Amino acid sequence: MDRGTKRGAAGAARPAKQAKTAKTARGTKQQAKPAAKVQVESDSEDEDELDLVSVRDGEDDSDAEVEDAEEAGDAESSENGDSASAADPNKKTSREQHSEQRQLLKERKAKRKSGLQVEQIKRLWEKLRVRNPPVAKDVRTKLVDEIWSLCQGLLGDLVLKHDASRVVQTLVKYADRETRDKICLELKPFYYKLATSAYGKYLLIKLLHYGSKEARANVIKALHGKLRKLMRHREGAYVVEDLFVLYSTSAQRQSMIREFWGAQYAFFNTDNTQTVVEAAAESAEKRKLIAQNLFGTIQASVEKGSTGFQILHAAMREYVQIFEGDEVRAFIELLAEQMAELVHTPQGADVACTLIAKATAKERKSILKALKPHAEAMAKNEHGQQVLQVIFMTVDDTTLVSKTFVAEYKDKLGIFMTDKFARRPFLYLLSGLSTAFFPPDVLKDLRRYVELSAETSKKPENDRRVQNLKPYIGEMFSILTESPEEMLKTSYGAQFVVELLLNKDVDDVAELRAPALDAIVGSVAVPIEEESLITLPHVGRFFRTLIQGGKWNRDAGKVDTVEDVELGYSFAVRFATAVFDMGANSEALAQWIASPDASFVVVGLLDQFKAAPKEAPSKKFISSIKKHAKLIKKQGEDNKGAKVLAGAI
DNA sequence: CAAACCCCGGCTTT
DNA sequence: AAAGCCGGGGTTTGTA
Repeated sequence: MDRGTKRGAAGAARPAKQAKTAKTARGTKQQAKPAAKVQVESDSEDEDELDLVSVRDGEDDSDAEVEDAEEAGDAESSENGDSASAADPNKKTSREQHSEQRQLLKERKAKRKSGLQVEQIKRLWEKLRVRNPPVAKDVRTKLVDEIWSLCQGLLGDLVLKHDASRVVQTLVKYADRETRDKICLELKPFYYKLATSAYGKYLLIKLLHYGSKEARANVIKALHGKLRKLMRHREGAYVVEDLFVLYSTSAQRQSMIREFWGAQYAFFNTDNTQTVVEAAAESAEKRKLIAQNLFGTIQASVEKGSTGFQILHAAMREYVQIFEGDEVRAFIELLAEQMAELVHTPQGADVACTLIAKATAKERKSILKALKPHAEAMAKNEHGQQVLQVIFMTVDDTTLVSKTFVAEYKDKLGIFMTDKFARRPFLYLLSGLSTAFFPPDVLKDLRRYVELSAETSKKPENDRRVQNLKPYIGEMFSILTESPEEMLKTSYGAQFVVELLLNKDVDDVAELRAPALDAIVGSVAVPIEEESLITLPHVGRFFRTLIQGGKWNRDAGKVDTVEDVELGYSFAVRFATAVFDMGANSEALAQWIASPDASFVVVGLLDQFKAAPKEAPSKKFISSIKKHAKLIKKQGEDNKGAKVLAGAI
């Protein structure tokens, strides 16, 4: 879905075929998608565009130009005629001239290999390809059959030519399975040729797209052993990337990458479940060889401008598992400026994190500089987000980190705090590597990066975290105070606000807490007839936590109370005063008791007030809640909070 | 924190 | 090609 729309947009933005290819290579920075993919999905666009380009059937350019003039037809005839007659009035008329040329052309075409069939096939194809109005199904089938019967045996001659290749593309698209299989079979010897052909590559992609599993496996087999060469090929690289991203199984992908290790690993006589680390561990020579081969392929592609290719990210990921010494320095040098091209794919992000961890202070500086223009996209991206977190976790120069990112992020924090991905690095800044937000495997990765950084990161992790938090936390409080509803209405936001309020790392924000708490309380203290935010389950939970004075700890069987953050009892007073006027507003209290979501908030309040029975507010609240004993008792099974209340009063 | 729940993508089937 | 099933991952929920 997501990919689809992006691809569509990318396609629309690229008017001409060659432009498409080139532009993707150099990289729309955020989403480098191979051009070939665009082709498959936006067929009509593709074909229409192609009509604008020179339609060449011949072997050389001059031939093609004659055809162009010819096929352009009457539109240009007057001009041609004028110039001709001006030069020599005795010459034949334009019309005669043209018909003569047409005749010549026909003859020339007929002389070519299977020329007559090609002409016939193209005529049929013109009928098949029309979209408006769409060709009726039965007519289409008939045309496909006819074209196929003419093509049979000729495919190898057709597919490397510009327009004839498109005929076969259309054929593949509309043919039934059986015919497709036959086409694949006949083209099998040409797969490599297709992959390296400017026109043929689109057909190959179509075969991958519409072909059977076996057909795909065959393509992989045909290209096997030639991948390193293909990656350096202008057309071939796109085919390989598409094959890797869209049309191969994970086992096939693995074997494709193994090919980059070196020729001797390309074929199946070796153990193909072996990881790169295992292969490198066999001997120093083997490691060196694999490293050199991987680096060679990566370097060539990066210098060609294909840094965004996912297959390359996968290769890099293997390389960073085995590189050492000077290789590390050289690799960082190669990629520092292009780091932004890596951070949005899973493997690329892993490479980026590894490199940042291993980089020296100076190298980190150039990496951060390269990431700065993409700071926002990185933070919001599923994978990029982790790279930002690793920067927070490993870069000792926190002044540099802040200089790089604060200006970019300050205005975006409101969005980040509620964003599925962008919130994560900032949750880390607030509360460290809490298991509540970081699943075990993510934690494992993060710890791995920190270990890799041991050589170049000396500052205690917690110092780094707090220093990185400081420039943001004041703004976070301001945003919360200004628009508490915005923060609380999503569960992501509410979770974030809990961490923000419980944080005690930065002293300067102490005076920002009270106004924020007032704003939060105010956001649910609405007139009876209005729907309060409290009816959202996660908001009830949120207030329960604040009233308890901390998060519930299941293991300890109690609340992990956090002191000096104006939560717990003092928050209960603040809350009950604002919302119920300490219970004097009987109607509101009754409403909350009767709500399955809000009744737990009342439970929390009661717990706090019962724990401090001598205080005046407690007496007031407890007595008002007792007045609702009857209401509490009559709540149904679904109101579990009311059940607890019944046992507590 | 763990169990229940929900949503999505990939794969199989017709 | 469309529909339905399955598994994995992520989110919500429970109310100590």
